[in-house]
Parts: sequence; C-alpha cells; structure tokens
Amino acid sequence: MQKKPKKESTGKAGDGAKPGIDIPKAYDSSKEMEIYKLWERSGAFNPDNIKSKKKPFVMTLPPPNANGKQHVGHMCGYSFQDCMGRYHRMKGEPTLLLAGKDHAGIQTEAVFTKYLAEQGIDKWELGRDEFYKRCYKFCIENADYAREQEKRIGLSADWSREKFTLDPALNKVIYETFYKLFDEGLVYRGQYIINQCTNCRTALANVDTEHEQKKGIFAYIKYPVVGEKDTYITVATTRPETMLGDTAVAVNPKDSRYKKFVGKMVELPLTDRQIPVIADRKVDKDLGTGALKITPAHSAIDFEIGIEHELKIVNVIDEEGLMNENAPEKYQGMKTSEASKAVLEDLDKAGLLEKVEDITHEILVCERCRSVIEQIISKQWFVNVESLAKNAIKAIDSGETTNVPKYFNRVLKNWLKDIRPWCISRQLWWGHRIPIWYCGGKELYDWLIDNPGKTAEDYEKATGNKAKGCGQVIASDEKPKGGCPKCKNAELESEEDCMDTWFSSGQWPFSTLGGPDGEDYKKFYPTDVMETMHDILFFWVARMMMLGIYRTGKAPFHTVYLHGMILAPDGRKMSKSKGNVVEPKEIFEKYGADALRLWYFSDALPGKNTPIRHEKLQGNRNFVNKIWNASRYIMFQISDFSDEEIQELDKSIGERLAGLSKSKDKWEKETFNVAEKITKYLDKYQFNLAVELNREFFWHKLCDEWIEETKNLVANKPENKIESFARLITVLAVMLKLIHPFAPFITEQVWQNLRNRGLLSGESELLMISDWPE
RNA sequence: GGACCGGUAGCUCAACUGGUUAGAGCACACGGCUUACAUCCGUGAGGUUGGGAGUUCGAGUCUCCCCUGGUCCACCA
Repeated sequence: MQKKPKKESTGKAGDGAKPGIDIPKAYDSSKEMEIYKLWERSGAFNPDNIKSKKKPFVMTLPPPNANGKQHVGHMCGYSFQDCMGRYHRMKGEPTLLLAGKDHAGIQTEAVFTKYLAEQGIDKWELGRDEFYKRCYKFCIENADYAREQEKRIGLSADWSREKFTLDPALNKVIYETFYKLFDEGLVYRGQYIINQCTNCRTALANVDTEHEQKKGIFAYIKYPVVGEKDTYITVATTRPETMLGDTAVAVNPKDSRYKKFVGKMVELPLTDRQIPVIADRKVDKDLGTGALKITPAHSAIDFEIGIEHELKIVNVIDEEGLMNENAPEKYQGMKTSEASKAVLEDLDKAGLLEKVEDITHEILVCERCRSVIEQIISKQWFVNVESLAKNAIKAIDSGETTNVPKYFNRVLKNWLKDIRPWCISRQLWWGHRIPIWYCGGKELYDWLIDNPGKTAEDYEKATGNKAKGCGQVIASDEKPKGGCPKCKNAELESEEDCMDTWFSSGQWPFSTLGGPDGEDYKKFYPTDVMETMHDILFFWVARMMMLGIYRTGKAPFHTVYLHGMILAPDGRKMSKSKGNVVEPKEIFEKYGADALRLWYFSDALPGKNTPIRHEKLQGNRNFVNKIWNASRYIMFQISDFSDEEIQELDKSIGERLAGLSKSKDKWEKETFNVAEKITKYLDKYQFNLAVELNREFFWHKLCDEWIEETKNLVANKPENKIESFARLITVLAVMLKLIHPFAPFITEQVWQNLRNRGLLSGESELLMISDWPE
C-alpha cells in the first residue's frame, strides 16, 4: 500500500498568522539549552536562594562513574530525580538535588589501565602515585562530559555543591567511619576463602560476582585407599586441578557404601601426600559419587568443612590464577585450565581416571570483566556488618524507609538477613587506601592471625625472622606521628590495598553533606528520596542504609524509588559488545529532552524493563509540539491586542489564578480538579498516571474542546474576547505548571513567551519557581 | 534448590487499598490542508484480562491449582 503524498502547507491559510509576528509551526527542541541557562542563572537550583520556612526536599543523586559517558539509561534516573525535585521546588520547599561523580574503583582502574596501555604506558612502570594523579585527571576531564549530559536532560541540580567521592572533605568522613568500625572491632583482617578476579587481580565481595552457565567437565577420580590393595574411593569434580590441594575426602556419615572407610587414609594421586577420609553430614550422598574431595583453599563448602575438622589448608592457586609452589613442580606456573588438562592426562596414565563427563554448570564470574572467579584463600580486611544489617532491617520494618515498588522491601530484607562479612579490601591503586599501619609489617600481623594468642617474640622463634615491631595495627590515613603508640616503633608499614568502592559510595547521602558535623548535614539530613535502579539495590542501597544508620542513627532516606531498566530497541540489555547502545545525543537531537523524559515517566516504571521505541518518542514529541501550538494560537490571537487590552487581560488572569481553588468557572474548576489529581499522583510516585492525565487533559480538553469553543465565542461575541482569553490563558498557565516537572523545557518556553507579551505579571519570572497549584 | 515479578487490543504498557461500559500511545481502516498544529483533525475496527476452580452483591484486581516467560539469591562437589 502506498501512502498518500503529504502536501506541503502553504503557510498562508492555516497559519492564522498576524502581520509582524513570526512563530515557527514546529517547536524547536534544539533551543532547550537556552532555557537551561535561564534557570541556571537564576540561582534557583541552590536551595539557599529559596526563602521559605518549609522543610527542605533533598535527594542525593546517584553518582555515575566518573570515567565514562552515560547512556540513555542514566538519563532515565535523572529525569525521575529532576521531576521530583521540580515538583517539590514549586511547592515552595527549598530543594536540593545533590549531584556528583563516583571514582568507581575497580572499573575505572581497569578502563584507565587499558587507556594507558593503548598509549604504550605500563601501569607498573608508572608507579602508584603517578598512576593515581593521572587517573584523577582523567576522571575530572571525563566528568565534564557527563555533566553536560545531565544538564541536557534538564537536571536542576545544585552544581555549586557537586561532589566527587575522592574529594578531601568526603575522604575525611569516609575514614572516620572506618575508624569507628575499627575501634568497635567491626573491621578486622581475617583469612577466608575469597573471590579472586584473576583478570582484575583483586579480591571481590560476593555481591561483585555473578553466576553464569558454562560448559565444563565432571571428572571421576580414583583415590587409592591406603593399605588396601585395589580399593579406591572415587570422587567427582568439575575442577580436577584443585585435587592437588585436597586435604581430605568427605562422605556422609549415613552412607553405607563408605562407612567402612571413615578414619582411614587415601593416597592423593599425583602427589606424595596421604589424606584422611572424614564424615560430614553436609555431604550429599546422591551427588556425584557421594564422596567429596575437600579442598579448603578453593571451595567455600570445603573451607567450612575444613575448619570444622581442623584440616590443613593447601592453597595451590595464586592471585593471578596460576598454579603455585604448593602444587607439584610439574604444574607450577600453569593456568588452572592448563593444569586441569595436565592433571587429567596424568591421572589417566596412572589408571586413576574413571571417566570424564561433559556437563553444563554455574560458575562465578567477575561482575565487571566477566572473567572466571577463582576461589582462593587469602587474608583480607572485612567488616562485620551483621549488626548494621539488623538495624537496616529494623528501618524497613518500622517503615522509616520504604521501597517503591513495595516488594523490594522484602528482597532487600532477605539479602540483609543472610548477610556475611563484607570483604572491603581490593588490590587496587584507584580509591581510598585502607588506612592501616602495621607495626612490624604486614607479614608479622598475618602470622599473628594464623597463630592466635601468640606474640611477636613467638613469631621470631617460630620463623627465625626478626620482628620489626610489636605486631599491632594502627588505623590512620596518615602515618602516625611518633610511630606506634604502643612500642614507639617508628618503622610502620602501610596497608597497600584500597577499599571497596561501595564503602565510600555507601556513605554518599551524608558524606556529601559534610558528614555528621557538616553545616549542610544539619539542614538537609536525612534526605528524602533515593532514586536509582534495582540492579544496585544490594551494592548500594543496602550499604547506604547500613552505613547511614551506623554513622547517624537515622536511615538516610525515607523512600527508595527504583525505576525500570531501559533496554535496547531489540529488547536486550544495552551493551557495547552487542553494539546496540543508544546514544542520548541521538535522541536529544531527534526528539528533544522533553519527549525523552515524557517517555520515561510513562514507560520506565518500577520493576519494568522497557525497550526504547522510536514510535513512542515520536508520540511524546508530538505532545510537546501540541503544547507549543496551543500557545502559538493564543500568541497569534493576542498579538493585535492593544496595551490597555493586554493589561486588562493580565489583570483578569491574575485574579483567576489567585482564586482558582474556589473558582466556580467550569473550566477553571475542572482544571483545578486535574491539579489535585496530578498532585496526588506525584505524592504516590505514580508518574505514568500523571503524564497520562496531563496529556489527556491538555490535548483532548484544553485543545480539542476549549480552544475550539473560544474560537466560536470570540467569533460570535467579539466584545467578550478578553474574558474568553483570560479563561483560556488561565487554564493554560495552570497546565504549564502541572506539566512542568515532566516536560520542563517546553513549558518554560511558553511561560516565557507569555511573560514577554506582558501576561502572567503577577506570577514568578520563571515557571520553574512558580507556585504549584493547590 | 530457595525467593520474587510478569502473562490485559497487532506492539509497548496503564488501571490507587476489588466498584459504572477494562484505558493510552503507536500501528491499522476510512475521510479530511476546518483561519494553532498533517508532529494535525474526525470516524472506526480491535480484548471471554494465559487456562481452570473458588470467595464476593460485584474479580484484571483476593485465594488455590495448572500452563508460560523473566529476574534475583545459593557452597551441588
């Protein structure tokens, strides 16, 4: 089917244009930034400039990674944040939207290291200090680009208060929190099985890892029973190379097949070690062969069993994922995958490999780089967050903090309930250094952890090494003056590791306000709404609640609004590797910021994943254009009014707006009803309904009916033209206010046009700070 | 293995604590440049709300079962 060719408008008959006035037929969204500058210059983004006795409305905005460009998904969050901010600002509440940037430790370090490598610069040659300096500069430069995008979507943040997670003022607060945790014994160094990303070369917390389906093998290996000829216990494993670190074979105590072996020893193939057969009820009889090889150093369940049975721990994989010196010499230096093949070959040669099955199973991968996680035993800094988590749960139970949508309350609580110690040390350079000094060095301290109750003298005796200090640690971000407070030793070794990024961003709602002693803190804490996406509920929201309550005694916000995820047009997650990323710039140019925002409010609803659709953006652009043209009609009609007539019109509009809530005029009454509904929707975070009602009412009532009626009225009774337009412009002005939080640019533009014509003189200069109709 | 969320018009989704005839945008059909707007206007078609049972005066909404997508958590070797 062919579409009819569109006819060009003549620009004459249909324009209704009056001589001497020239208003384009289509709204030009490329001028949106001029409007933004108008707002910025007014100073109204800064709550200090708003004189009001009302309680402030505060949102600390999620800081995007400082190192990169932002995609369409980020714009979504800003839109919701800005909408809430504008609404409350118009209600006369001193409104603070506090923006900033996150140093995003592990991710930025990876990105910047790669960036350096592309220029032929090696991170290790550069050295830590120089790396830090250059990375800092890199972030600050990139942040400028991100900020422009934030402004482009209309974000009315107080840029004078903008923060970076590595700002000195924030560092101070972040370290104070660490010291408090340390003094209360909640921060400690311990040896546990941890997730090691061999690509990023750092330890990760559980939440930094993800599960992925991968093809693998299931190998059945025969362990000869010591002293019994031709008798074997067969174990099944997906990781044959870890057998080199086995320190036991475990069976279920009720398993009749293996009962007779419990207490005996088996030979560990390919090594000269013998390991015991133990009984543990955690072993599942029906899984594999029912006999489980125990590698405490490389499996979480084995680690637990190992501790209970006081097994030796043999770590055979190093931080880079290579077989280390604890493995037989032949395998040392091999990657785990190579070692796996070699071990299988050698077992086969020895006649100890029963069979190998191909299977698909879940493995852990790094949340950032998606490479396979090695579980290794290691000493790291941990935070015991159990008590903090309990308080966070209390805040949810008491309703001090609520999630939108509600069901995330339960999701969050379940996570908090099962929480484990939080590994906060990362083997990185980019971030806050863990503020710890070791008297006598890290090696001594780590030895003391392995040998509880022992002293530095015991260390000397046991290892033959000289202890260079008393073995104490001191928490301080600067080298303690006067050395170790206990033994006065001046030679202190500093911790090299950095803190997990989320340890600092988890303090964002109060670190940005100067901490519990800050001036801003007194004015603005606790904040009101945290607007973000559900994918960082555990990473971030949970940590903010725990650390916020811990430091301040108050939950950092009363509402967590979790908007939906924006997907690519093909319905999949946007990612560079898939090549389906939509650049905000493209959308801004095609449809304008207002259209994009309106689409978010209708479609990116809590709990939903929404693919970006051009038809929908087009529809919203059309709505924006409709607003433009409604005002265009009015501007034309009043263009030939005399000065006296304009004054009369303005006066009448002013009176009508002032008496809106009590007006008996049908149009004004209906419009006020809409205002009440929109207010209700905004208070309940039902943005989609608000936008729908705005669109419905503006388009199908104001435009389709009332403008048409006005045309007739004016034609039939020209003597009533001022009254007719006063009604019309009054309802238009109210609608501009009601639409402004959603589509700020077009509404402000129309407002300015009316003001420039001498109307709305009793109202604020800027729509942005005009009074919300209520 | 545990938990959670969906399944409503061709598509993407609405419908607040159960309450008129289940809505919108886009797409579709037909007709229109009517003096703001063709990024528009008018008219129209399109739904047994995944299936089944139950509670109720009344169910898309509450309960149970089934089918079917999706997400998160978890130490299945």
